[in-house]
Amino acid sequence: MSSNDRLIRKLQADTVLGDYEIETLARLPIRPADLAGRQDIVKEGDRPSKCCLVVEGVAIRYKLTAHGDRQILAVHLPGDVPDLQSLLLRTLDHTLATLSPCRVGFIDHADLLDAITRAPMLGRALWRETLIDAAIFREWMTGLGRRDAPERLAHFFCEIGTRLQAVGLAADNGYPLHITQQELADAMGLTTVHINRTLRELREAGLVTLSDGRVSIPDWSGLRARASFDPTYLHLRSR
Amino acid sequence: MSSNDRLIRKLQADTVLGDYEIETLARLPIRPADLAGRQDIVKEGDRPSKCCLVVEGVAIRYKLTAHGDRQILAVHLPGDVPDLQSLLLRTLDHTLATLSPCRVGFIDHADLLDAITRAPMLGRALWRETLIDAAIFREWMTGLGRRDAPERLAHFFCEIGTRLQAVGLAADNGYPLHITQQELADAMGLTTVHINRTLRELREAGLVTLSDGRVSIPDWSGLRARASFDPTYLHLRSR
DNA sequence: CGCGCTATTGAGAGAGCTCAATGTGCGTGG
DNA sequence: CCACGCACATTGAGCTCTCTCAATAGCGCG
Repeated sequence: MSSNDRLIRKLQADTVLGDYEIETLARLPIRPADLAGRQDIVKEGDRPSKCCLVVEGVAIRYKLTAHGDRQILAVHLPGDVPDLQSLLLRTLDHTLATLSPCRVGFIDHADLLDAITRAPMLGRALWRETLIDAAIFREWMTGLGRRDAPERLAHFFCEIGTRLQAVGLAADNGYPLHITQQELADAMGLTTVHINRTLRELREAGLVTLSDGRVSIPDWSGLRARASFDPTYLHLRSR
Repeated sequence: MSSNDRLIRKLQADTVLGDYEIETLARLPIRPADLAGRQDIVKEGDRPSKCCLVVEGVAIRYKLTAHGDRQILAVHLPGDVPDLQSLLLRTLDHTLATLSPCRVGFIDHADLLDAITRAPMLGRALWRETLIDAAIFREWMTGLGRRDAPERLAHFFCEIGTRLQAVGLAADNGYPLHITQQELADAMGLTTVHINRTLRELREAGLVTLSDGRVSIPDWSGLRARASFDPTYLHLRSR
């Protein structure tokens, strides 16, 4: 699938696009690049002049505290534009990095601004993407503040599965996800050791298994129940 | 200060506005209303047809978990439009409520959409507001996941002070904030009891005092240091 | 074949939680 | 004007979830 098609497909998971907007997107210049895993793309403090579309693979955004602890803020799947906000916010307040090896596409701010000037409804669709991004932050905040480790982790696996399904990249019984327990810990606000034990707990309960870069979900409804997962916050078009 | 002026002033704290955008904002129909404290304005699941501008007072947004715990997601000060996202996201994924008694201004989605159609740069300024909103969420996530209670609380007091200063509502030595320890606990992802003890710790260290609805900061630089506070994420125009 | 990264497990420690009692200020009804 | 109820703040004591420290094991790669 081309970079442009990946973006079109993702936007269509969230919003109804008109022919003109689709056409504009199809013509948008996107420069492809292949990146290794665990590698920073743009760093906190940078002032990028382009956005980065995830075409294949998984990207993350994170912050470091003054004490050197890391908090992973978001996980980005194919079709996402993790740093879309850099279009209007000059300096980056966090770092964007690859998790797995990624194929990405760079889109110049100038081209994107030009596109949304010519197709204002496309601008709204992109604005909407950033609003969904924020909705996901809110859900994560709720988890970080008020959910215990098993629920938080179960919720995470539900969310990623649901988002992958929305772009056609998840099977019914699981999905690929090359994430280490250290990274899971940094995303959940926990430690590796505790992630390990919590993962075991969920596995022994027959809800999820993470191994060899694959999340297996033998019991979706059990997992959803364990997480009290309600996908409304993802603001997907169907479901 | 009128509702429109309050909004203009806030947007100018974040973005340079042109005369035409200011003019458009000044003409925007805003219906004022006075609301009591601790009262929901719009609830999770609602599909509002208007946005709510905070003119005076403090508003919050929160979510409830399946177990009935509350997480406060954001604190909104005069000039903020806490539910601006409802312009593009049909159903609300959280609740908006007053904290203190508030004067608010309701702006119909139709009027706002009309304004940003006529003044696309105003649309970008509003988009930018929602992006800053998201940047604050990211900072809070970092705190919830990776900062201990004293640092998290100190960071909160720094943020609110800085944001109030940006709209000219804070003195050098503190600011008014009618928030209970229960609400602070729900914002910090902690319990009331622990907030109480942490507040005492910060008070005894001579950094902040919260009493009678007022935050007193005898030692700003000490507080900032305790919190490792860096205001970059607020994306304010000056500073 | 040895280093480095990741996963796993045990044991002890601690930050933050729960439960519960007490204090304090304020508004309301008698 | 006083008594009472109620919301909020404060403090103690014990508990638990999660952390820290540390050791072991598996695996890929130079």
